[in-house]
Amino acid sequence: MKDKDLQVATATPAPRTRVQGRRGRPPKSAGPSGTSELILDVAEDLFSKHGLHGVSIRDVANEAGVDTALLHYYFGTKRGLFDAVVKRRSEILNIDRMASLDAYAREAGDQLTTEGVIDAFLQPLLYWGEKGGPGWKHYFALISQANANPVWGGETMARYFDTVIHRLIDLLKESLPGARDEDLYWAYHNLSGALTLTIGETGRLDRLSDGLCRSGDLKTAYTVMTRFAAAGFRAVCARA
Amino acid sequence: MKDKDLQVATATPAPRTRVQGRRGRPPKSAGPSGTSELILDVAEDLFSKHGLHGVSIRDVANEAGVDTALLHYYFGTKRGLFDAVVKRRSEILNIDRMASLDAYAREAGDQLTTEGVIDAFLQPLLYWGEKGGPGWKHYFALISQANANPVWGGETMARYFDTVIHRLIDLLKESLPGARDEDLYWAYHNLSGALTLTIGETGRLDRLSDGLCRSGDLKTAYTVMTRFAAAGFRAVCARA
DNA sequence: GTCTATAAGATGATAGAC
DNA sequence: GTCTATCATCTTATAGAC
Repeated sequence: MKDKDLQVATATPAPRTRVQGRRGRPPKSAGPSGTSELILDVAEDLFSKHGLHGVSIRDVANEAGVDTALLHYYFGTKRGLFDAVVKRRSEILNIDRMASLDAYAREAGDQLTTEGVIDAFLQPLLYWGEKGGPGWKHYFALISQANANPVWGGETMARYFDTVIHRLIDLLKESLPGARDEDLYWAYHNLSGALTLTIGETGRLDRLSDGLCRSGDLKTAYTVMTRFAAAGFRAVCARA
Repeated sequence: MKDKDLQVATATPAPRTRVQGRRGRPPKSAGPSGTSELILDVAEDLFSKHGLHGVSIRDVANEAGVDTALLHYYFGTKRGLFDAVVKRRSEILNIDRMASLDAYAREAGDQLTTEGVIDAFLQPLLYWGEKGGPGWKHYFALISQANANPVWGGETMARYFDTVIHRLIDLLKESLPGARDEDLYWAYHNLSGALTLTIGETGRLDRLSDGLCRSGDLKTAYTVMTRFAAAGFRAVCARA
C-alpha cells in the first residue's frame, strides 16, 4: 500500500433513521469519540480500498498518526481490527433494517406489496449511503467486497446479515402467494447481487455509460433496483 | 497465506463453444501445455481465493513446485503474473460472447426478444462454468472479486469487457423499443450485479437457504437470472 | 493510553551458476 | 529454462518505559 489517495475519514454525525432512534454508546454528539474510533475510521477507509491483505497495520497507524503498538493495544491483531471495522456499523444497520421491515409490515397489514417490502428493506441502506458521510461509504464498499470473497465472505455475511434477510424473504413470500421457497431464494440471489454492486459505488457504471449514469446517484440506483427486482421476483415466482 | 485448502488446478481440455471454434496457441491437446501454464493455473487458484495481496509469489512457486525466480523469469513482477492470469481467459470469453450475440442477432433478425438477447449473452458463461473445469471456476471467482474492487476493479473490467457489454446493450435496446439509454444502463447494472454474484459461487446462497439452493447449480442460476433480468429490464425501460 | 525499541520472520526481486 | 543464493526491505507482534 503505497498509494496516497486517502483523505481522512471524518466521523458520522450519528443521525437517526426514519424508523426509530438508536442507543448503544453514550451519544458523544459528533467527531471520532476517541482514538480507537479514529483508528477504526482510517482502517475502514484503507481496508475498503485495498482489502485485508493490501493494508498493513503500519499503513493504518501512519495515516491515523499513532504508533502500531496502539492498534495492538486496542484490537489485538490485525484481523481483530478488521473484524471490529465490519462489526461496528453492521450492528446499526441490522437494527435499522429490521425496524424498517417491521414498520412496513405493521403499516401495510395484509396489503403487502413486493415493491413495498423491497423498498422497506433498502431504505436504511439508501439513508446511510446518502447521509452517513464517507465512513459509511467506506463501510459499504468493504461489505461489497467481503460478499464477493469465496473463502471467508460467505461466512462473514451469514453471521452478520442472515437474520434480517430471512425476515425479508418471509415478507416477500407473503406478498407473492404461492411462491416456492427455491424461487424466492434464487430471486433474492439476483437482488443481492445488484445490491452488492450498488453499495460498492465502484464507478464502473460511470465509465460504461460514458457519464450518463453515476454510481454515486444512490437515489436513482435504489429506485431502479426496487422496480427491477419487484418485476424479477414476480416473473420468477409466478411459474405455476 | 497459510491455508492449505488447495487442490492443484488441473488444466482445461480446451473445448469449443457451441458458437465457433478458436485458435491462438498451437492446440497441444490437453494438460498444462508447459510450466508457465501450470504457474498460471496455480496462481489463478490462489488469487481467486485470497486476492492479489493475499498471495505471495512464494506461495505460488511452492504450490507449483518451482522456484520463485522462475515466476519472475516468465512474468516479470507479481502484478505481471496477476495480469497474465486475468488476460488469459478473458480473451477467450470475449470472442465467445461476441460470437454468441452476433449469432443470435443474425438468427433472430427483427424478432429479437429481451430473453433471447440475455440468454445469448449468458450462454458462454454457463458453458465454461459447467464444462471448463476448476480453472475456469477459479477465473470466474477472480473476476467476481475484481468487479467489486473500487480501486483497480473498475478500470480492469472496463478494459476487458466494455466492448461486448456495449454490444449487449445495443441489442437489448432493439428488443425494447423506446427505451431510454439511462434506463438501459441502470437495468444492466442490476443484471451485472446478479451475474457477478453468480459466477463467484461463494456458497452464500447455500447457507442462506439451508441447502435448498446451491451456488454451484449454474443451470438453475442462469435460467432464473434470464427470467428475472428480462422482467426487470421491461419494468425499468417501460416508463413512458 | 501512548510511545520506543526490537525481535523474528516473510516478502519481492535480482545475479549468476548450470 | 530452471535452480541456488542472497539482499534489502517490510511485516506482525511484543516487552517495557513513561
